[in-house]
Amino acid sequence: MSRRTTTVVAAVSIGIGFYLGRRVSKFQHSYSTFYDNHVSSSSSGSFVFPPAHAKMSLPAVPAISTQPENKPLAVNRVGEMVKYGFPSTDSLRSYEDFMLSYDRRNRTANWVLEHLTPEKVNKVDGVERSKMKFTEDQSIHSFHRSTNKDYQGSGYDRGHLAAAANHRQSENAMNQTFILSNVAPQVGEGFNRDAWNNLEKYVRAIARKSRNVFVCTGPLYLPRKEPDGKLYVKYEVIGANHVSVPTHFFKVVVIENDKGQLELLSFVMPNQPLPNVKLHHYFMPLEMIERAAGLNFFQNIPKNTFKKINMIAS
DNA sequence: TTTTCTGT
Repeated sequence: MSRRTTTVVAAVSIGIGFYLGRRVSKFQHSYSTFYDNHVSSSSSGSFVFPPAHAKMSLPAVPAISTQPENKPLAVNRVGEMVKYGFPSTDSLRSYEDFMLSYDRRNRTANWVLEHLTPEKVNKVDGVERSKMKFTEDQSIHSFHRSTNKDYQGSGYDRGHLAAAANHRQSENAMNQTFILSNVAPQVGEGFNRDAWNNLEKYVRAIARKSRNVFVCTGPLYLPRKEPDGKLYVKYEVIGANHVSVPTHFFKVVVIENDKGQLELLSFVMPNQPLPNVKLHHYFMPLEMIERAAGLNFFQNIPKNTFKKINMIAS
């Protein structure tokens, strides 16, 4: 490499570093902005969450058995997974070891829900990721389904929502995480293969030392302020089926610890290359995620029963 | 280790 090339590479690297640092601080800014009940600040370009001034009143949640279109879900894990409530009830799909709500317009999930135990995240001989292939979800109408071709050459990874390594107890369970309904376009380097992967590994580490862990994961499409001062939701779509590229992803984790107490962790990460910072930088109050996503998580748990909320275990 | 893509 010539000296000139080296200089250019160094300059670009510094530029990227500065850019990333700025992106994170902007994200943090939108967090505090929201806290102060100001939807938008003077800084244009920040992603914002919906305002918190609307008074919160929870609608009555019908018991699952009274849902009109509810049929007995012939999957043994479903009862366990929905013990604390569905985030929403549209286009539900249940698989051997996770369930999801599908978003036909965006060609990806609204959310996926997993129940983890120490056994489920332990390695089992013969269950290997390398044998698995991403497949279309045949249960979704082809108009609303994403395909491998949509992702090909897009520059985005096929990022699992329910992670493959969370479902190691059978080949079928892991295989089902490769169904494209459980996948969303994620930035590869710096996100899916790095910061987001670190979050998934952290959740598995918690699962290994807890009685039960419930994880809900999904995409967000957050508005940001454009130069005209108005808020717009802007996101890329990829492939012939226009699969939406989320601006952010959330992960909500309910932990039943070894003493049987409940703890809550809730994260939001921007779908961008992220610097190597501690996970607690991505804590987001649950209510902000609920408003932005149009979901309500774990409604059967009164919020005051959590022993810890967004505290990283030491 | 786990997350993937691209080019062979």
